[in-house]
Amino acid sequence: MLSFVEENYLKAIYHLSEAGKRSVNTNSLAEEMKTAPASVSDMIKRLSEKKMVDYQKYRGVNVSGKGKIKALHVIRQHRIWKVFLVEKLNFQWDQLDEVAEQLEHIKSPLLIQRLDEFLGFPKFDPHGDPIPDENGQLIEKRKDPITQLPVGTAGIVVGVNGSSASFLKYLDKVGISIGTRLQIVDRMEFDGSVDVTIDGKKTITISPTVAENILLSEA
Amino acid sequence: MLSFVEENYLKAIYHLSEAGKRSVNTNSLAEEMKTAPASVSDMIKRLSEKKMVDYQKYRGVNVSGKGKIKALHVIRQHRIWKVFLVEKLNFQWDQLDEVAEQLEHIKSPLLIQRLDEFLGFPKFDPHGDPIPDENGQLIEKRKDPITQLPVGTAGIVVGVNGSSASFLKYLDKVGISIGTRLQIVDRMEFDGSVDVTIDGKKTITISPTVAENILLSEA
DNA sequence: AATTTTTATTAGACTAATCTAAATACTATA
DNA sequence: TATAGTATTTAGATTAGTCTAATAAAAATT
Repeated sequence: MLSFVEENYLKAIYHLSEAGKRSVNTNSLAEEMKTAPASVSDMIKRLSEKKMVDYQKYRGVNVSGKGKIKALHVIRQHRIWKVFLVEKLNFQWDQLDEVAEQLEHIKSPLLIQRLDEFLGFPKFDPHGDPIPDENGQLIEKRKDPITQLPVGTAGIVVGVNGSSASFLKYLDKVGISIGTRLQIVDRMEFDGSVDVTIDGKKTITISPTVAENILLSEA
Repeated sequence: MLSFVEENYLKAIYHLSEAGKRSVNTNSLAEEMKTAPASVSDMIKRLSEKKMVDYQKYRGVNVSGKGKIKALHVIRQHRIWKVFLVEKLNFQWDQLDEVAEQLEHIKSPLLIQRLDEFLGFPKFDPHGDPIPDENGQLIEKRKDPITQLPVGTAGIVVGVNGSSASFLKYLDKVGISIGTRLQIVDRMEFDGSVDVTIDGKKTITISPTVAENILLSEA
């Protein structure tokens, strides 16, 4: 049985390694966990003894097979709770993570199974990130930033890059959220600004920075 | 900010003192917390420094004003989560406590406020225990065990004493739960067994022990 | 009232998770 | 390739929460 803290380290290692592809160095993990590099070394040693990570001194760390499953398990719970918070309790995007980071550590397979069922077995969380299944399988969905799609393309907003509170608030204000249908109607040559029609109703202009951070699925 | 463990001690002290009426001795608290008496002494000292309990060496301990509010806060969250688990996720009575004891410690006023609203501001949990309001106010409801009510009385099941898994399972099996309407139709002189009609449909005989542990409200 | 029994507290040690400061290994550059 | 610089690990200390064993206080019993 892992502690909350160990689960959080595992999740951070998994994320920073881009789903286990590369190995993570101590300093970036320390920054992510808001802790001292020395603490990271200590913790990695413990996780290594528990066979949750692959680790060689001075060589960085990565999740092991067991560790990856555990990490995906926590991520699954995190994302399912987010769906609940948004769909049932009307949480705003910027209020989600603080609470979901507590709820994700509740240990009860029955709870998460029933919650999943109650929510209709969602496949994506409110930020458009896919929800791993009970076995840790991830169904990746193609997602492209608006900047990389040609004029004329229509799609559903399935996610955003980054999650700064101010960005999420901006999206809320202009009426863009997960599930919103957008059509790219024009792109200015000079700066890359894009005109998009929101749900077929109003058309607004978004900056290239915003366009880069809104992900559309090819629907 | 109190830790999970501190919150659990506070809750236990509150319960054992019968809502702050008498003071609690170290051994019973140790038993309740499944820990050594020495650990209890240590913890009480800490809680006392934080002004959450009133404590004099060798004289027992009790919740302070601050501590009582904190305890009721945790109890409120516990009971609201139980309502959620039963009403939305179809949990059985005997699966409730393990999960609710984790969920009760989630720190988010917004979460519990929204959850309360989502559930329609319930006043009682699935065991019939009253839910304190945000200020820690408890609306106590008269509850009498079946053994203490005369033949002919009808009422709603609003609670049960004790919560052994086997007892709760028995109740489930015979079709008794919170909200069930019972009428006392007969009481055997020789052993105190009671015949009760369940929701006006079938009549069953229950043992005096069972009768003593089912609480009816005078509805 | 003195003594025994019970109950409660302290003393000292242990683990998990953290820290700062010091030491060590790796990397890059001259 | 020697050295300067950066990244990482170890050493040693700290805090929360726990334990066992020893001590002290209170309660009960003779």
